[in-house]
Amino acid sequence: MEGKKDMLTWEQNTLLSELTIGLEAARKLHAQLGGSSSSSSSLTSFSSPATETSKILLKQILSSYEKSLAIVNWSSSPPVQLILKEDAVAPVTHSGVIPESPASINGSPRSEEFIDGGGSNNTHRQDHFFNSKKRKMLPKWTEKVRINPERGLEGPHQDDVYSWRKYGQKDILGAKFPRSYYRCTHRSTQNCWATKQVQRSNSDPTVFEVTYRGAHTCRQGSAAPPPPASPEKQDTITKQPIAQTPNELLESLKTSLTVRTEGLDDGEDVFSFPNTPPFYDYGTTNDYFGGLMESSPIFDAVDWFNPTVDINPEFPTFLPDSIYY
DNA sequence: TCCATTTGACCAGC
DNA sequence: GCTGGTCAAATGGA
Repeated sequence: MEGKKDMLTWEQNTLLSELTIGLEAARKLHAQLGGSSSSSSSLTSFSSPATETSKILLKQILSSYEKSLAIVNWSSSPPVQLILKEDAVAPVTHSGVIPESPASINGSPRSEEFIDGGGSNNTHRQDHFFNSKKRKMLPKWTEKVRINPERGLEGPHQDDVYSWRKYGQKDILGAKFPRSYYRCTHRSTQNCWATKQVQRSNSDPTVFEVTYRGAHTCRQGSAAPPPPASPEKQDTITKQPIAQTPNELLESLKTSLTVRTEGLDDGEDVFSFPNTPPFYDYGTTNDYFGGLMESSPIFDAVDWFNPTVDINPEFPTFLPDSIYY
């Protein structure tokens, strides 16, 4: 552990330290607020006092910190032992800590990925790599998102500011609803291999389990240049490495990780990562959902997760629920 | 024309 | 052989 940490750059060490400090502080604050660690409680109770808002925001802060740490850990070569500890203060709603950490696959999976590419932009070679079981070694976490007819999407959803493209849908054994598969729109242009799966819960059709796999290496969000009108025409440009090294990812994280906690009580101060400013326009989709919920209880709300829907920079209407690795 | 979605087929792991 | 995950051709919308 120490040895590994010594091999990190100063920036990585500093970032890890800062993230850890922030995480611990948030956890302590969460504990002082008497934060609940039960995901079900957060799903089923929606009281609205300011303290509840604070708890909710804190949960979101915690989950964001932990995911950021997970990303840093994953992008580190060699990876750092994740600092998250389930027994450290109040656990949020995790069920584990990245069991599929790439720590077991010769350090950086991505280094192997791109070495394997041999400098070629051949998608099939990369596909070949990622078709292997090593693809499963990418960091994975799951978020539960609840759709409330009145309040819209609830649950951590900050990752979905990214552009996703649906590439498959499949009926899963024992699941009432099909699972949808999404990959990053910029896979071909920016070698971003992040994917996500959306599975509607059997027990509660208003709950969706969104499983993310792999960290985004593409440039999206505020710091990102506008996507090319035609990816094909951008081939020569996108061959340049774009935030693919751990350092670049760390740099990106450093610029994006800003937490404002003052004024939590009034509920107006927004916690956000500037890199992930927009959120879905739940106001619009609420109506859509509400109407469908009343008319058809079995509408395919998975499509509702299509990130191509309008986004709204306003405060998100969702509430953090659970993230588990 | 470009891009996203759909959907049947294919492949790897178990 | 079954299942989950992905590919890629077909299709449709902007």
